Amino acid sequence: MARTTDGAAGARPTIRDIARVAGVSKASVSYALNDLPGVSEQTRARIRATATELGWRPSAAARSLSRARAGAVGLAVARDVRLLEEEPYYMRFIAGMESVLAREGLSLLLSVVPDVEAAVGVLRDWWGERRVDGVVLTDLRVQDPRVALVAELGIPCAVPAGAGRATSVQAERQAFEEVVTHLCAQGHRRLARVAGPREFLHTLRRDVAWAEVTRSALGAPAPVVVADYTSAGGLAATRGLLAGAEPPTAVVYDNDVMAAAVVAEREALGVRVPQDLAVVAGDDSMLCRLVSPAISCLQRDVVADGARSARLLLEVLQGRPGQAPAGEPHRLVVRGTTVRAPVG
Amino acid sequence: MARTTDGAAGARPTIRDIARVAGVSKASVSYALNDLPGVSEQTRARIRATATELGWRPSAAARSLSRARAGAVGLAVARDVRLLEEEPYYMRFIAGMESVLAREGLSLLLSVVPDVEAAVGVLRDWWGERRVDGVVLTDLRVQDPRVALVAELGIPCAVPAGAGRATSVQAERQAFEEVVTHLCAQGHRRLARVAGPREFLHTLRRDVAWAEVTRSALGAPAPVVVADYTSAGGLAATRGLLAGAEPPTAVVYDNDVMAAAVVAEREALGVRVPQDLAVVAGDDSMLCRLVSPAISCLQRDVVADGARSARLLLEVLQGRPGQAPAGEPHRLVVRGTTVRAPVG
DNA sequence: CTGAAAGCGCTTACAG
DNA sequence: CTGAAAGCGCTTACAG
Repeated sequence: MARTTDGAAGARPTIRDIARVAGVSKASVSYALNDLPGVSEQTRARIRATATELGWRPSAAARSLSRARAGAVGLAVARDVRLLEEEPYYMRFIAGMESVLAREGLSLLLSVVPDVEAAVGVLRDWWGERRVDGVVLTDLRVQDPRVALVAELGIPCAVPAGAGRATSVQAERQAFEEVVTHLCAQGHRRLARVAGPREFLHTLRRDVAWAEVTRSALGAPAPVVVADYTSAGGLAATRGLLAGAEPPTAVVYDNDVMAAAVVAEREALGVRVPQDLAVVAGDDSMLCRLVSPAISCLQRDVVADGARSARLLLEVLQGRPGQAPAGEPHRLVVRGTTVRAPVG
Repeated sequence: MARTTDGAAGARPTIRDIARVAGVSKASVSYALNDLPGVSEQTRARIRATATELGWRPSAAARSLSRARAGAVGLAVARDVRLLEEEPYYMRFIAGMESVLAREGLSLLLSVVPDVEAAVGVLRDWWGERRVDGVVLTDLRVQDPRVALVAELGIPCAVPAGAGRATSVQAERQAFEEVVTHLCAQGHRRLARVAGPREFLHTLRRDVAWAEVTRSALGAPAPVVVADYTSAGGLAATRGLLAGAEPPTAVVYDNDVMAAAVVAEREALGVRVPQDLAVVAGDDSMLCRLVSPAISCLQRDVVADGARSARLLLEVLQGRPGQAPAGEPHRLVVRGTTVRAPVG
């Protein structure tokens, strides 16, 4: 069917070639191929057929230049590589984004840099050269310079509800309620939380939610100690808690890595899990399932979060400054670290 | 300093604006800003200053159109999302790529799709619309349709030595030699390997290397069973091995997930680790460090692999069809699953 | 060393 | 419904 002799030369066909072969003007080709009015159905069909026959594909550069749109969005991940190793989160988030972007013919630019300052540089470059039409921001920090930059330059931007752990206080509250209810039902009264760094906005949101939920359930806010998401940090924080006057019988960790480290090192810490210490992780992952006992955790659909973020950005790009949809709540998955009898 | 009144209007400055302000032609601006001969040092300095003052940045689209280069490279990851969760590999690889690409002003397009067929579609789109100048291919399959496509369309492409586990036989041999020597020194004579799917090229390379190394060390090639990289698959394969007439005393797994699952489920499998069964993982990760005992493994610098791949692609783009550099060999890290006495 | 001009491959008013 | 023309923001021979 296709006349391969044309393409074989290596030269890409342009709308000019299509116009010549179909015997119409370039403008008509453009209208026809973009489904715009201005060409008869008959002509449109002939042009389409010719385009297919020649193997034509629009030039992203030409289209971008004349439409003044990049046809791409960016995701600048700001996180130390060493922490990334422990975060299988992003690839799934990206897979979710892609499922939405692909339908719109948008590409995804990805940048992985160690810190927020570097991310600001990346955003500046991307936007300055108009390589992207908008960006998705995750893992927001307190006083995040990316937020300031995006506002200053007017970069279309989506900060998803569920992405980068930036859920709303409401969602955090709901999640903690599930956790605390479950722990209290197991007879626990002395709870504690090992939090992530306070530089993250979501840590602060969780602080609020945790205080509210534990005060309401136990009469007073349960203690919180800050750690850094690493296994070493999680262990140190836990040691501190256990050395206190009234050591907790149940600890909730802001991520999976810290929780898994504690379960793995329970002997060194001098506790039995779950008999002496119940453990809950803020994320789910292989880690939670592989250590023994397996770790009870808050679970959510990261792929769906990515898709939702992309959709949100699309709405912003179309001028509808979309409300961040609430996002599905985290679900508590009960495993061996919070109940005596084996579960599941 | 900068006259913000210009930029505040929102209109991006172009070389036309610079030419007007600096009192020269557009061509001179282009020469000056691209460090090409054809302008006096004095003029060049003035033009540079003007560009900075106006906050000019080149338009990626315009540059791409006139230079006929996209200014971007692509990485199309072909892997099921569920497996991705278990693979913290890619983000680090990407961080490595970026460190090289950023210096050249190249962007990275990322696509995460479930299988090779979808990846072929992505590559076709990227190349058809000239969104990328070249691509990096990882996780090569046997008869990989991406390889065929890349050859057919002439897409510049780099398949890194160490990336996506696509190391050369030589590197695999060296790695297995380290492992087998270590295990033999511990008194093991009955070894086995739980391999990844045979659809991956690197699995076949490992098959060759494994057979050679074990034959040389033990007189006959040690057995291999194929699994699918998942914890369930790894467990099933191990159960099969242990039920055999001469069960192995040491098993080498092609990835970390399978090894970790076996260590985590050692009681259910009815073995003590390392007394009854020594375990070695083909990848390192948090998983290997968190289970107990910690898993001996082959370790390598994934970030460096990513950087090397990007460098290789750059050479291909510059017409020097660069040899894939050998890549650093894997290092054996000895932990608790292969020695009785606690290590490190 | 410098400038006027054509071109990259599209889109989009504007006349017919 | 259709076509000639200008424009998007750069690059690059080609004359001066």
